[in-house]
Amino acid sequence: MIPQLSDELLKLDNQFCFVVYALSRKITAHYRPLLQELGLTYPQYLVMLVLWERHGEGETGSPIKYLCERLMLDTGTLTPLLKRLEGSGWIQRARAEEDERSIIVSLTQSGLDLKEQARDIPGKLVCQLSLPLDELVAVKQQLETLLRTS
Amino acid sequence: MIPQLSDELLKLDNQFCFVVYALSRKITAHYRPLLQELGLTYPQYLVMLVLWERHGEGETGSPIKYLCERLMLDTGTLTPLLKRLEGSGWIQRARAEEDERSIIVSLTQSGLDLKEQARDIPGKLVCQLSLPLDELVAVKQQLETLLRTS
DNA sequence: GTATTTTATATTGTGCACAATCTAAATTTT
DNA sequence: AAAATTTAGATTGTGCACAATATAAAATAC
Repeated sequence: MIPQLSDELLKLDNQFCFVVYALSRKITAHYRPLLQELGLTYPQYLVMLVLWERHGEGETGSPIKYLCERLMLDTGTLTPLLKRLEGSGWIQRARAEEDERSIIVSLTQSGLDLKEQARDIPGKLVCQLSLPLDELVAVKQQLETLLRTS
Repeated sequence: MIPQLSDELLKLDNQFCFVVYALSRKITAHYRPLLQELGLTYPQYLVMLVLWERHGEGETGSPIKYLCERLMLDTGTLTPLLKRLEGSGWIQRARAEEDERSIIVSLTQSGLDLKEQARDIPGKLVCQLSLPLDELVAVKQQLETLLRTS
C-alpha cells in the first residue's frame, strides 16, 4: 500500500471545516450560561440582536423574510424559534397590512428592556477568547470574506 | 439617548461568533451534495474520517469515548449517530472484552471501501473556498489556537 | 379580468447538539 | 469482601438546521 496525499487530506486535523464547526460549538457553549440568565438560546439571541439594532435605526418592525436573510436561516428554523420568543414575551408577530403574506416581528417593551441586561455580554465573551483583539478582528475579516464569496 | 459603545458591540456584524457560526453552516452546506452521494451527513463523515485515520494507523477499533473526545461531541449526539452508521452498514459496534462498559466501533468492509469514494471530497471542497490555500492554512491555525485555549 | 406564476410563511420529517438522568460495570475505600 | 465512588454509554427531552411540501396572498401574463 503506497501512502497517498489524499490520505493526508482525509485526516481530521487537516480539515478546515472541522475547526470552524468545533469552534462554533465551543463559542456558543461560552455564551450558554450568560444567555441562560436572560432566558435565551444563542440563535434566539441573534434574532434579538437584529431586532435591537433595527429598533435603534428607527425600524420598529422586521419581516420574517428580512430576519431569514440577515441570519442566513430559513423559515423552517425561524418560524418555531420566533413562536418561542413570542411565548417568552420578548416579541410580537403580526401580519403586514400592505401585504397579508408577510409577518412583521416587533419588540415588546420587555424585549426592548432585555437589551440592557445583554449589554455586558459581548465584553464578557471577548475576555474568554484567548486571542488579542486585533488578531481577532483580522481573523474575523478573513472569515467574512469566505462567508461572502464562497 | 446617548449612543453607547455597547450598542455597537451588540450589532450583528460586530459579532465574531456569528461569522464562525454562519460560516460553519455554509461550509457544511457545500459538503452536503458531495456527501449525499455517499449517503453520509457531515457529522457522520467526521466520524468516518476518524475511523479511516485510525485504520491507517493499525487501530481497527475505537471506543465511543475516544470518538467523543476527538470530535468534541457527547454520547447524546454520538450514540444515535453511530446507530445510524451501523444501520447503513459502514460500521459495527461491539462491547470491549476487557471492559464491558466500553463499546468498540470498527469499520465494516463497506465502510473501509467508502474511503475510496471520499478521496476527492477535500480537493473539491477547497476549490469552492475562495481563499488562497496559504491564507486558509494561516486562518486555520489561528482558529485552532482559539479552539485549544479558549 | 381570469389564469399562471411568484412570493412569504407554515408544516412535516430527519438528524444533529446538548443538558439531565439512568444503568451497569469497574474501581476504590474502608 | 462489602460499600461507596467513578466511569462508559444509553435514554429522554428541548431546540435548532434544513429539505420538501403546502397554502394563500400578490404580482404578472395573457
